[in-house]
Amino acid sequence: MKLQQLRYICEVAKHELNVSTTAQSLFTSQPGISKQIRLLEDELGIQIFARNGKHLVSITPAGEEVLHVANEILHKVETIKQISQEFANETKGVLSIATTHTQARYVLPSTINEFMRDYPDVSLQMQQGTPSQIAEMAASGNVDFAIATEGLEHFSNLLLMPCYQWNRAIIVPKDHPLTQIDRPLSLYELSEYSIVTYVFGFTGRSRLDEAFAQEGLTPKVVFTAADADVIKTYVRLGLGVGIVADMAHDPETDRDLVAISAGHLFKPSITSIAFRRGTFLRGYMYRFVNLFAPHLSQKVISAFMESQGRGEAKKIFESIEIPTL
Amino acid sequence: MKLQQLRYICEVAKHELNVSTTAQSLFTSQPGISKQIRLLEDELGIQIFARNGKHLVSITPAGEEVLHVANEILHKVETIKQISQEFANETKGVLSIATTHTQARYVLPSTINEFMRDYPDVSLQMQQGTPSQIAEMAASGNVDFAIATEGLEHFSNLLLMPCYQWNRAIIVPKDHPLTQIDRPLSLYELSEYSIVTYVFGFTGRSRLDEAFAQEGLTPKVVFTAADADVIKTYVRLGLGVGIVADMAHDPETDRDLVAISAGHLFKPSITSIAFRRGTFLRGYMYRFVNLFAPHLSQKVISAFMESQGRGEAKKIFESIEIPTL
DNA sequence: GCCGCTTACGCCATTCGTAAGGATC
DNA sequence: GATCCTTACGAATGGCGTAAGCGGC
Repeated sequence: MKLQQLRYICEVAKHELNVSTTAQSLFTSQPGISKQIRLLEDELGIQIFARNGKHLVSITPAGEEVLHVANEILHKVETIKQISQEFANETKGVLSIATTHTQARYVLPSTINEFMRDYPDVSLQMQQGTPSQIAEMAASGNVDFAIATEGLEHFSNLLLMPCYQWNRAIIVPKDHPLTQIDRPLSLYELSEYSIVTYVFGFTGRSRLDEAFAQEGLTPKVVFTAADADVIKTYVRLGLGVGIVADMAHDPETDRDLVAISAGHLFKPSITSIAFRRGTFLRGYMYRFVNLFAPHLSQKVISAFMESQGRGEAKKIFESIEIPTL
Repeated sequence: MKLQQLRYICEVAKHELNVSTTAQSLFTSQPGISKQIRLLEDELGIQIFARNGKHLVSITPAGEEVLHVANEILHKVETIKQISQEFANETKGVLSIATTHTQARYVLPSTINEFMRDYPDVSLQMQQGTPSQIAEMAASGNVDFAIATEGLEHFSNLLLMPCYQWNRAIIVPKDHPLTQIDRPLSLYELSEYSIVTYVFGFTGRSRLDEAFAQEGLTPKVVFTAADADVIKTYVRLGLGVGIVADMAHDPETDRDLVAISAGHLFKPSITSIAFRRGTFLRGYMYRFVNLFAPHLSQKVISAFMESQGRGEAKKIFESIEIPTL
């Protein structure tokens, strides 16, 4: 058994059992992969892939199990490389994170700025996507961290740590009637207006729907977008009242808009950071998380990893207050 | 990085950093190992072993971490082989267990007899040793299971499942004065006699010491042995009163001896079966455990493995009654 | 007829064993 | 001086790429 053979079967499984495209993506020849897979199957005495004639058509039950363990092995091989890099030069390396627009645009800049000052030799790679794309990237090991408010809970091989909680703000143009009201708004009043907010699955959108539903109200959502910049643009056009994460209102650049606190109307949302179970975290990765969420010290993170995110894990976070941004 | 390179560094670490003896044990040449280790170190950019001149003198901190992960990888490679064998032929394979004399001689025969009838193509290999040797063998993956009453708790990478509980019996020759007493014995009465029993660390010996200590008594232990057969031999010689596991009294072969129940004097001991964390158990392995401890069904064992032996694990066994032999 | 896997064959890289060299205890 | 690791070199193995073959869709 060779590591390459394991790599080949895993890659073929990832490429929908198409050996040719797998060969291209690995920059090698198709017969080479075919042969190695055969050799592995012969050595193990089982079929990993079921064949119809000369086509691979499915993964056998035995193959499923072997592939699962093979993926773990390859993951651990990466871990060894990470460990080596850490000891070879603890200030040099790559940090890749996947996140949503909201985090990338409004929350992460200060963290990343400070991080890059501390670690000039770490190359930072940021990917953007939908929460489920982000989660997928972290779960498959394509990125080190996923940061988002929704959609990370459903991946069983992700470890999830709460970072901060935040409330919503209502965004309107300066001359909007809502700016005249001096008391806290009610959901009913809000439901009278056309609303511009996030699309479903983004930046705590579900919390918003929950709140209206609980009051028996149906908000007039006339326009949705995946990010607050787009939402604000349409608020400026007078399309409706914007409801966004409060950190998305920038007093500097948004002077023509007024933000009205909506913390009393909607439950706060919690933004979390996630990483793949069993991953070796480099020193600067701990530092990055710590910069982003000061309560997540290396000690807390290590304790959390030890607990495997099970039972005791929840206790760790119960005893720590999650800061509000 | 190659699997062999990982194998080499792990084996060298196991052989006290002596590359020559490692080469002999692996039936290969010493320069080959040396070179592969160098190549791996060069590829990773770190030293795994610290050298003094040309001698390997210690494992570097980086090496410690790499070795740990490398061992996990090799373990998973074995897992893949096990899985393959299971699917290739579920009735054929090897089952290796390590246990103490008491289990091997008095408890396991019936289990093994039945097992070998069910699985004639499984080669059964039994090792005997002290509890700590047994635990070590299971922890390092040299055997599939360790079965013992003591000494298995201290290995963090062993998963431990209780199998049955048992009491002690007092063994005396037929004409011994104790056979005349018609009521339950007291510890005080027992402490008047010379005692022959297990050496420390064997077959629940600690329970025995505890009981005497709690009453403020000091038993006159004149002779200790690692197994009941030796103990009974010396009881026959009149050296003293034997205290052994009650299953060690065989009415057939021990007709010249009388067993007096001592369940009221000492707390029962629990015999457990242990296996290495993360090991793939073959179908017949589940069956073996089940034959040995009927309450440990495949379902229960799987649930226990899932829980990783943490928190929830204890709940599993709290809800199951452990049978008394 | 095109796509996709397999077989065949030749080249190159890697590994392994033997033998010699040098350092340490 | 004995032990032990390193370097050097030659033989054998094995992986990889190109080209041809063949079975599905």
